Amino acid sequence: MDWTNEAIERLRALWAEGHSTAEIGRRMGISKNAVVGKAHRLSLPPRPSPIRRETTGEAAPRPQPVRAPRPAGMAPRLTLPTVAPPPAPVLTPVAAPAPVVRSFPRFSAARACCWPIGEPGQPGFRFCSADAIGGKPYCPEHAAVAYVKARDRREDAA
DNA sequence: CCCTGATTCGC
DNA sequence: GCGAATCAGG
Repeated sequence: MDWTNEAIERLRALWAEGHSTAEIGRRMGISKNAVVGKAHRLSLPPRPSPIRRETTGEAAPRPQPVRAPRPAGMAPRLTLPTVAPPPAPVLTPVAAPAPVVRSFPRFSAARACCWPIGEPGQPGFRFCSADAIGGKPYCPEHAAVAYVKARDRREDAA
């Protein structure tokens, strides 16, 4: 590859536009290695790399998969698909203790609404237990509030 | 197996 | 300086 000023500029432009190295390579008719190599040499702003490579073949001291304590206020897991967390503090984002499903009677009421009522751990806490519908874990009323679009709860991370 | 980007190293 | 080979994660 003849790295003329034009070529370099083009590389810079495409790189800045956020194309993948392979894509840039395709557009310029060179390999992605050439692209990434040159980009690296030019000290172009690195993309978020999918990996973390060992700097040298030297000691990779990572035998301890230490679980860094997540900053307070940061949601831990919330892998719920489109389900909005119920109002009850059962799904408190910070601690995320045993989810609602636990401690719910698995027999006798296979389709009872498991919407939490009251404060977990406090006397009187119970689940709705009305008839759940459509394979959902909630009764119609609670399903209505549980399965909300869940589009909010974003952009607060920044 | 496809993708990604990063680093290495012979040229 | 160059970039294929290789690595390493998704």
